[in-house]
Amino acid sequence: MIKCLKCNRVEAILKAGFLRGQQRYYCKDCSFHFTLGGTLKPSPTSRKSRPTTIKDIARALGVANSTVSRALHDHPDVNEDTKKAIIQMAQQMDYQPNQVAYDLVKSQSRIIGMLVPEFNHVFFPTVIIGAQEILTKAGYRMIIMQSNESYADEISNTATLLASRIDGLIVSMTKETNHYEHFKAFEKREIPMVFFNRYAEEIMAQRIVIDDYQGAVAAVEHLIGQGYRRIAHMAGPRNLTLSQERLRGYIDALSRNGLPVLNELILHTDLSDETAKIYAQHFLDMAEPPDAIFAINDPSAIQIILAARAKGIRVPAELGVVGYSNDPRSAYIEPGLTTVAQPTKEIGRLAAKKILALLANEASGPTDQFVKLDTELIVRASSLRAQAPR
Amino acid sequence: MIKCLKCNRVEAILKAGFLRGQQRYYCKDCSFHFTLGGTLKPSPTSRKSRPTTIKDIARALGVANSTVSRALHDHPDVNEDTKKAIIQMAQQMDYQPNQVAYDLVKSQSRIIGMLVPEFNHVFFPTVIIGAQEILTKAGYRMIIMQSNESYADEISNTATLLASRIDGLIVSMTKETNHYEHFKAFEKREIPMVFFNRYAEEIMAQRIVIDDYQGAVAAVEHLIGQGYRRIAHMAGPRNLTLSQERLRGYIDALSRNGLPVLNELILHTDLSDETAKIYAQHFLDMAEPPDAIFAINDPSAIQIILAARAKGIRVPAELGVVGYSNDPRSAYIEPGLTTVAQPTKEIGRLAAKKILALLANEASGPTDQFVKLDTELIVRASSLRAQAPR
DNA sequence: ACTCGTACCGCAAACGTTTGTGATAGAAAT
DNA sequence: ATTTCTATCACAAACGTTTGCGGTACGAGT
Repeated sequence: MIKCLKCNRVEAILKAGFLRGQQRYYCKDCSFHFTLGGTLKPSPTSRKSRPTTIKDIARALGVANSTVSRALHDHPDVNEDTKKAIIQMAQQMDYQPNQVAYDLVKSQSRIIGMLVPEFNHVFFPTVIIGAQEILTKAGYRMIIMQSNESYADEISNTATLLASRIDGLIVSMTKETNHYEHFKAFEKREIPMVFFNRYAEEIMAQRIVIDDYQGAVAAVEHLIGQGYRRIAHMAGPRNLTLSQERLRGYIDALSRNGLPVLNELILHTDLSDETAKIYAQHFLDMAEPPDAIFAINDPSAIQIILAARAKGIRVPAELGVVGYSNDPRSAYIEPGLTTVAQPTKEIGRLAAKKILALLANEASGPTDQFVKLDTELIVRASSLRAQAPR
Repeated sequence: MIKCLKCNRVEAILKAGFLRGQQRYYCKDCSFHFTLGGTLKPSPTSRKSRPTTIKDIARALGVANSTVSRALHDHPDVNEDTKKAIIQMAQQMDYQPNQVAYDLVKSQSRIIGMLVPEFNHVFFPTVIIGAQEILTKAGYRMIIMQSNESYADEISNTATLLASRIDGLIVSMTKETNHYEHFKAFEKREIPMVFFNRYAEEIMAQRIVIDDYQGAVAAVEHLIGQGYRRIAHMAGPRNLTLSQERLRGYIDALSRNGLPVLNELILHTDLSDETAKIYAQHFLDMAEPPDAIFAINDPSAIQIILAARAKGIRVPAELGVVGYSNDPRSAYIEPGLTTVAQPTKEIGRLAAKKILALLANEASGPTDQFVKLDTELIVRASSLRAQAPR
């Protein structure tokens, strides 16, 4: 509630820049400029110790800024003695280079943006670790943002990253994302992008994906090998490529082995635990229930196991369960969950390396390469009917 | 291997700045400046579309930079019509403000640094989520770095953050960290710091900690209430305050209930799974083994349960186990692990709020406040001897 | 006709770097 | 003695903003 000092109204008060650190206001009604707090600050006593700059060093030694800059970069055009003096003075004055100024003149940031849907599970943090491992070694910093699986958040985050003048972007899209204009802005600026796991066909960019098809085939064929015949699939959201690929692997594995593909045994979840639980119960309540379920991810698979346990259905004897993504919980639940492990950290490393490569030689052939990483089936008790007591 | 174009030697070649984008070299032997690649680049054809600036808009409309800047900030000193024209032109030219330039003139960054020991477990990512929730809402970005529990990495990371001119720092120290000079640099620059979980007494900063003492007391008294009498403690590294506090809680809970504190029942781990496993076996192999173990964290507690299972020792009938930190696995292991839950996300939120508060009013009393957050004991099967079959 | 207030806009400095080019001196070469 | 070279440094522009202040033009008041 700011009142105009002239007309005492509060309606039409606008901020109008700063005057010596004081917020300046402007009343639209009476057209009056003013600042709050009466007198201006008389240069505050708590003089925040300004970090020393190159100019300070130059002034202290009576040389030019350029000489200092060159000396600190070990440029040959400066005398060894003055170089020594400058470096010593820099240490003495506790000089820290201002990255912001450097970035401005270089019109770069040495920052790589990383945009992921969420932080809650293990997958994305692990990818981040892998990327950070490579990028920090190469002298890059990272700004990590999460879109909370929200399209709107993704838009605002990309805007922030664009304003931050990031040098590259590593991104996994929201499950809501259907339009890609916000990514085209990076394309236009020729900012290298690497998509992982979830990607847009429309965007020219590097793509790193897990071979979801192969992983799904391996999972389902494992179930078939264990003697399961009526295998259901708790699939993921339709718009995600990974869902489509895993579904395709499920279908192909079935038909390749002479088993029918039944629509009633395929349900698409939104990846939430609640829906997974409801769908699990639906499967188990069917007149002719499945004898195995291949789930889109481990959290869903865990919900299935819990639902089965609640109903007194024995896993794996009466119901085989296979998950996806090797959640750390999957090793500790009873029974241990068979799952498809993804080379998570490797994704991050690879994405970082690709970004660095793109940054190094800008004119490197087609920029929309496609890399598929193999998965590994980790077999635990939840799918081992062969050895389990009937 | 760069050869001097004059004397053909390779020994004394130094880099000497750039000439029109070409790396320029300098031979110390023959004192010769040269560039590689013969002719200079004739202004590359792949003209990278430079992002449009305020100047571009100004030139396009024949107004001054300042007018554009003011118009985009809705400053009252610019006519509504020109304001409209400028905003429209900005959209048309796809203008994105350059955050780097803004930061330079404001001598700020609107970046909060976050430095955590690791990313692997759930704790730190969850804290980050909480902090990000608050900070992004306030228009701040975050640079997140991990020190990998390495003191050397912590040093280099703080240097990077300092050069990045972060406005504030949220940090949890390495378990190796014993010297704090690298944090004093922030103190000197008056960059607000918030330590969480692990902190340094020597540094003037806000501190947010879990009330580890209270959590430990609750855990151990719960065990005593369940009839356990010979309660061991798998403690953490000695230099961490949280280890000391939990140990203190363990000791006080014992003596307050008239139970002896036995040194042989206290072992300090380094928080690794391997050590936890070894120590767990040591406890169980004792001539007079403990009937309960209070572990410094859930991963260690899980190792204890696994070791007991391997030895055929029944939990909780023969051995009670309580962990700390409510790892997601703890709910899924058999038996469910009793644990002390920490308000993880709340730590992040609180840290972010404190940073913002410090940023808002710089002269806010003592800057080394201390906040303790309460824990919550989550009781699961691993400690319920009362109801369990003997 | 004169002053005065004001709406509007431009000028220019500043933030802290980097870097091409110009300037100076002394030394070496002619 | 004159030229040429070169080691060493300073000058100044540039990166893209923000912002205090000076200026113009126009309307209102005297």
